[in-house]
Amino acid sequence: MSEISTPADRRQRIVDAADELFYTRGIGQVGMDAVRDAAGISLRALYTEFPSKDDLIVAVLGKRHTMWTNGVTAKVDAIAEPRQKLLAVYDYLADWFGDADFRGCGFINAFGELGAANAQVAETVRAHKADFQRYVDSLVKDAGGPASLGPQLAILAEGAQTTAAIAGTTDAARHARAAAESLVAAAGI
Amino acid sequence: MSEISTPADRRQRIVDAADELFYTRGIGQVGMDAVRDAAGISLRALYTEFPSKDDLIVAVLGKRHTMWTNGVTAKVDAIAEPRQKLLAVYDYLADWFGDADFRGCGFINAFGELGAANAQVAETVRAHKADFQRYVDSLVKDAGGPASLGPQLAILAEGAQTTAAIAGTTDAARHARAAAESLVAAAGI
DNA sequence: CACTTTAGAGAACGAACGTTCTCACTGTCA
DNA sequence: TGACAGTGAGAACGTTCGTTCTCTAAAGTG
Repeated sequence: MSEISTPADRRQRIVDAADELFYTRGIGQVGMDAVRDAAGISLRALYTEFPSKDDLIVAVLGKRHTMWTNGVTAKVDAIAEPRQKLLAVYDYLADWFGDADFRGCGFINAFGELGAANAQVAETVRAHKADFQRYVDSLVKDAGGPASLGPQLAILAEGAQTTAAIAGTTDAARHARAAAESLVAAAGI
Repeated sequence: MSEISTPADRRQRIVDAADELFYTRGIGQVGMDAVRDAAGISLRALYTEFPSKDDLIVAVLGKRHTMWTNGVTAKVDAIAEPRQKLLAVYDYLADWFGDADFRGCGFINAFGELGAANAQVAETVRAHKADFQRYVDSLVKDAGGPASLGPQLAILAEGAQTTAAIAGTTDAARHARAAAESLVAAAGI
């Protein structure tokens, strides 16, 4: 019954703490000291797990990718009808936008802040968005929709995220869903 | 025929130089020294025009707002038919995405980087997006479309900007335009 | 010509930050 | 027990950055 955490636990705790700080304040506004304090570890342990802040940033984006993927997938999987699965994506967004600390897409934020200065961040963000695009494309295909529909639905999701973040309201999820319904209907599925 | 610039010229030169640096590198990655060098002035003159970096940031966003507004308006005004005016917005985006140094919407980038830390930046970004939304709403109204169409078209424009920036291609403008055509058609205008 | 004002060039300052180092302490194993 | 590896706490280091200050020379003014 030791209270000493395993290395994996510790790593996770660091990533969780850094994620919250990076997301709510912006990456550049968070020093490694703040991450240390929030994770409740020593600076030495922090640098043992992540040799540089860049490594930590990439790990945080990796966690965000997993959470996003799991969240969207869960919402979509709960629906049976292929056409409704497409719209479930926007229901996930609506839930998310309602979070008290919602501040937009962490990937878009990271890209805007560091994309030009940090190639690894830029590539991680690109990979995340490409993955989501492939996922939407697969849902469209399953629903029997045309390939052109996938990018349109993904653009709606992206736009909803930035709009909701900046406006500070959840309306964008509703509007994006309504638009998606029109596009799906227009595609004849 | 003095070569000495007027105060207004100097101010503009500073804003132009800072805008390019902020946009291409990210605001936090640009020091006041770099702005001084790029503008070809003294640090004293820089701080005389803008007492703090925050003031300069807000001025840069103001310039971006003017350029965006002028660019969109010019593209829309060149079209006569109200329904086609709605789609001209995406043609403007297509032109812009083709710029060699395109790196997404400067407002979205600034919001992601500084929105949580700098209330003035957050408010400036919000005002810019709200202004664009009102503009789109007015175009929709002129075209006889339903009020619900405005937010949908704006979300497409937002999504196209982030998608184009991250993917590094101009495809998003085409996809957003196609989606907009569907939505306009579905609205019966 | 003196005297004041202004402005350029850049050194300097103080804070913040990423990263490393020191030191004391704890547990381990011979 | 005693040498030793590992770790926490945080001081320290080197750099960057926003901002201010100094010094100097030029320009305006009586």
